[in-house]
Amino acid sequence: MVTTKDIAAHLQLSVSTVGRALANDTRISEETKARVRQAASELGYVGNHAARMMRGAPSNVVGLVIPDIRNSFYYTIAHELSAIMAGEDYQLMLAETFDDRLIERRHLRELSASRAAGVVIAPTPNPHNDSVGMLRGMPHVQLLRRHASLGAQWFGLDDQRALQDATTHLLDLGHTRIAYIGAPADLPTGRERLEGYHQALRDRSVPIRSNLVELGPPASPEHAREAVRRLLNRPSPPTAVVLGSVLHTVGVLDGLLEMDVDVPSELSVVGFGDQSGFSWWGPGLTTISLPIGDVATSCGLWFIRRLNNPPAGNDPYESASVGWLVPRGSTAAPPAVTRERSA
Amino acid sequence: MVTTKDIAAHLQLSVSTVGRALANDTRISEETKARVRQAASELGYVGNHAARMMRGAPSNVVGLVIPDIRNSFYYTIAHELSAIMAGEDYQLMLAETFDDRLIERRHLRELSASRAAGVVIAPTPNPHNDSVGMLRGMPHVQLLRRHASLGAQWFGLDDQRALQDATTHLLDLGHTRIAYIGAPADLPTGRERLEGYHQALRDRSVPIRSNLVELGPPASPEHAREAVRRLLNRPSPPTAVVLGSVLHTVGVLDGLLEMDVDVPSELSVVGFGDQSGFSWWGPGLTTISLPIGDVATSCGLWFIRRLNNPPAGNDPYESASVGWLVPRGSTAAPPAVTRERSA
DNA sequence: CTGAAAGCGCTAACAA
DNA sequence: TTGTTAGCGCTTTCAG
Repeated sequence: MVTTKDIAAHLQLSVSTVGRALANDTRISEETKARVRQAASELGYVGNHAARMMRGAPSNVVGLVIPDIRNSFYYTIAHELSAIMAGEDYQLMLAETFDDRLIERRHLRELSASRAAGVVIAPTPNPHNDSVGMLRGMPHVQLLRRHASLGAQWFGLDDQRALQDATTHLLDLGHTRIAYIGAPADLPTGRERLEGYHQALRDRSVPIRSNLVELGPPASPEHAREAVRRLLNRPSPPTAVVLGSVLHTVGVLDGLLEMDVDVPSELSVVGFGDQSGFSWWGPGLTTISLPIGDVATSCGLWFIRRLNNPPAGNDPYESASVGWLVPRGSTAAPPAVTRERSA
Repeated sequence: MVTTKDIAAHLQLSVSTVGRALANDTRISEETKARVRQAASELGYVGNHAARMMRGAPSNVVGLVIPDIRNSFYYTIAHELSAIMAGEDYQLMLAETFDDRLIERRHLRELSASRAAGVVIAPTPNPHNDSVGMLRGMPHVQLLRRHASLGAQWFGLDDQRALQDATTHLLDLGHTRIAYIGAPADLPTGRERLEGYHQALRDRSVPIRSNLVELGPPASPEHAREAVRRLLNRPSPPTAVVLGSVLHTVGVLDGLLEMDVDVPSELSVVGFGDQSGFSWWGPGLTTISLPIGDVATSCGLWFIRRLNNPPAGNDPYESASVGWLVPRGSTAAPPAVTRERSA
């Protein structure tokens, strides 16, 4: 690897002159600058980040710590952040946790060891204590998911409201036996969404039946596929189901197709999030569309600004974006029989 | 930030002893090691990568340079690589190019400056000369797309065969007016796929009509949506269309739904790649399923091994994985009228 | 078993 | 306008 020293030797100059020329220092003559630049490009010189960092130069690496990049939420986020970062000369380090706190810790160690400028994180359900400690040492912001222990800077969704709106839509259509498939309550977002579902039912004085609630790992479409099967095999099955995670939505859609369930006449469905393909499914999936791209963009811009001029304090900042219902064909009034029974 | 010096001061030891203790050097007494480790953990010491690299330690960063992470091909790749890398203590640096060679060059500069251990790249149509130069200085492997100038290490698909099989499937059903929507031939994969389409037609002595071919940017579903509209508005429209890129497939599916085309009775469709949602579309999309995950895994494993024990030479290595046709409902024999006309 | 010192590539303070 | 020198945090001789 060619260094400033090599260029200096090549040009019979001192390393400092070369360094200054490359940094475009005013004290260096235009002529020397030209010669240095020429030599640098000829020899294929590329500055050494590690060395610069040792001199106190700020890192330009931002870590993105997420559960799984294959989830449409997260690849959308990765894309938006990557675009913003690139524009500001930051690099994105991708770190998938698969919701394993030990993997999460390993990634944070790595980021800490490379003195990353900052970290954008969608934390695992229960981050390790070490992780909390390391994040204290790095500027960071939470995305979608949040944990009180990880600080008060967060960009995400109004999860409660999303599920509340979804459930209310079904109530408005006359459903009362509404099932919920989503993430468990140990996940902050899982708790919020479940609460939204409950709140909507309470608001209409519809009894909450715990046997209509199926919770499972948010990264597992399989769980949702089995869950919907179980629900429909119950003695008194639900007339509608509302979903609380993208991958669960995918699983349910696959499951319903497999079981040949007629939607919406046999069952109404409201999905979570909107991604390519949801509109193609059966009669079109009614779903809560969520502005993930916008959340990521706001988060990225806010974070960059913070990195570029670090604030004195560490003021809390929270932003919850709201989704909206996209009505398509998968929801309708419940079948008459059931309506009578529940009446 | 706490350094080995801090630990040394804290423990009244020399930096070298601390360094050795942390490196688990045999010459250090177990007792001292314990004390050092204790102090390190108490003070929250995290080793400094930059400093280590200056001492010649190898980087553990691998760059992943791809057009757009939102493409299912690329997020699948990112996921597989990330999983493999994490297991081997490498970190993945995500770099999106949007098929812009200047952005690509910037990313490679960055990776070069941070002395990345290696680069996995799906190059832009026409990489900059600087990019070629920088890649020469870093271990690298090409993924999916390939460019002779970037070396002879490549993992990808048998693109020609994929399109040949897709087209042949339609020919077998009796179609002769088969349109193709795909990427332009300046993209290596685009050329291969177009060639596969041509080859299939030639094999059956079906004339190649250039007005049934619509080429456009592979990252643009919009292009494909418009392209299929144009094709169907032709005086003698095609009876079938075969796609040459995932995003074009998405665009065409949206377009056909919008135009309310009856598939397969009015038009047969063969997609490219298989992703969540393709099976939901209309009668189910017949498509060429491609083992992207496997390609990425092989590539990752091969590359890691190469990074861990660098080979003397730079032997060429190429691997082309083959896809397979997944027949679903979107393909059938052409309507009788057209069959007569073309006979 | 432990310490002192040098040096990786770069920048910045200090000289000239 | 250019050169000399020191030092960032760490590992690694070379000495004790």
